[in-house]
Amino acid sequence: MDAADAPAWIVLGRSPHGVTAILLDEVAAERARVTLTVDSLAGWVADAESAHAPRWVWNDTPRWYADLLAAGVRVARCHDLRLCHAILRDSALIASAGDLRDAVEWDAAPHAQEHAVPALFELDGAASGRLTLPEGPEDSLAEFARQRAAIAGSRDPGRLRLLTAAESAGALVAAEMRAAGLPWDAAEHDRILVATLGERPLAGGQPALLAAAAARVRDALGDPGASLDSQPKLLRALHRVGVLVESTNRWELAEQRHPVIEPLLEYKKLSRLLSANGWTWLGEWVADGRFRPVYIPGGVVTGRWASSGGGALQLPRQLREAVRADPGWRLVVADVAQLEPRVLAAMSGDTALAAAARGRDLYAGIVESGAVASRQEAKIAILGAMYGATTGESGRLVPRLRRAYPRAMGLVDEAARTGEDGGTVSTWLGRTSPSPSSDWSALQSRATEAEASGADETRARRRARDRGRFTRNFVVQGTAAEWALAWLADLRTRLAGMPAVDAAHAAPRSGPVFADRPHLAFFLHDEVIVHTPEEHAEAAAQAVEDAATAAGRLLFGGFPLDFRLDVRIAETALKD
DNA sequence: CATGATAGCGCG
DNA sequence: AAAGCGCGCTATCATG
Repeated sequence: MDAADAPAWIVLGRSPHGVTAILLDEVAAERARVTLTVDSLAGWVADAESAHAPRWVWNDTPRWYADLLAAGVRVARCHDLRLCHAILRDSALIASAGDLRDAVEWDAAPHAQEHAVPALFELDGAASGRLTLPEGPEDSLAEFARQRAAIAGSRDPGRLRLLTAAESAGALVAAEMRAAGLPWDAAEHDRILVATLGERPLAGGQPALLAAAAARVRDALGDPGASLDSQPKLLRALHRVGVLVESTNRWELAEQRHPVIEPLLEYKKLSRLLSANGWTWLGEWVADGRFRPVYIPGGVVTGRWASSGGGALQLPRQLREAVRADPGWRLVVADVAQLEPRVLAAMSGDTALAAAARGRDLYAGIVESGAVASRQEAKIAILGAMYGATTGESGRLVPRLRRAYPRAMGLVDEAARTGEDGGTVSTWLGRTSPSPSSDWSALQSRATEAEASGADETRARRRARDRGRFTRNFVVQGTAAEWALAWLADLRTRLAGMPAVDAAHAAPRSGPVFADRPHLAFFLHDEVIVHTPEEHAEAAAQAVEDAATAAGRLLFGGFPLDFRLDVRIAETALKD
């Protein structure tokens, strides 16, 4: 290929004898085809990447990229057909998504191929179509053409190009973070467990401190055989000693005054640590000094990531000290302050809320504006506004925010109304909420019929409000997820451009691509952890800041708002 | 014995 | 002290 023919896009697909690569120019016209063996793929991709830096088009990022990364090959950009299909199929910015909706074979669930059942048990074609993603080069080429046409013909191609690029970049980040892993100090984890629970029991028993808490609970219950792990039995035991709670959840128990409460809360806390993140978890999920969870980009309806296995997005703060940089390396731990209200200010163009947020803690700014009296009130009011609280202190405070920030509150109130009426809402870049279920719609129309009972109407009204709270939150949570994707994507590029360290200072457990340079190691909605050689830690921290600024500009242009970060360079991820 | 629903709790 | 959104995971218990 000479320079004039440099491919802008390369579509990869499985063919009978290996892999076919289809080279497309800037307007996606086909220029060439190359047939590769599976063994030669990684080398060919590496050469094409360094020569042309094309955008790689493939059906499913983990399916292709995990092997490339293992072979030491990284790519800069891709277009993930599965993820982009899901966005474009539903986006309200696209007037005629008919052919995308018809291409139901692209609706396959994430990583469905891993769970695919043998053909023997498949009942019909429709069932199998939902289980496996198309793999052939022609399939991907055709889907890519549908998606490009849908974007080009949409009401806002610019936003959808941004969104599909950001979603695809997120898919690359997710695969890369799994490959690199989160540095995890198993010995420190064990120390935390021993200090909290007692020594690990050899066979079957409970660790000493957990057993001691259980004994104190049984003593306070006056029942040596009381079962503490069965909710119904525990509830009955509590009733027998006069603790008249309706559930055994922590908040309700904490309201009670009885000698059993303190040890019971302690028991629950320890028991949770043991079952969720105890030695079993450690043995199953941490290997060679790394925790390697499966991230699922786009796994939440709002566009947030989900995870599968290991509970990657629920790591208890208690265990943060076990997240520890390799020797000679550091962690850059960064989280965004009040991401969602800042995003709300920007997307609604609410300059008053943006002014309250600029250069400081957003809640402090709201207090200064006089809308509420304390930081705590500001926080409760803002969360209530974004989640749709109607009762309690939160519900009481929201009207004050409506007066102070009518544009921001108007945006979420309008999203709630649309949802209650059965409509759909969209994020800033055009990800659109699902339509109501047929059950929901049937319930609403039944309630308007002449013979509807009062109970029908009450139930319909309640379900309508439930949906209103969902759509109210969708626009904010979803746009915050878009900001976070832009942040991640920009940061990833900045880190990739930083100089490598020599082999003596490398961290080989991070795998061939990441052993010698700063890399993303963890992401959780509004927080990132970068694992970096010590000599690049300051630069990596600056990159995290610069990427946040760039993400704000990319989404909201010159709107006068900053996205403030709390950034620390440390050996562990421990907070405060 | 396997599967699904529920309670509870971890994270943002 | 707790309610308003989004999740995943474990343990228990009812049902097939």
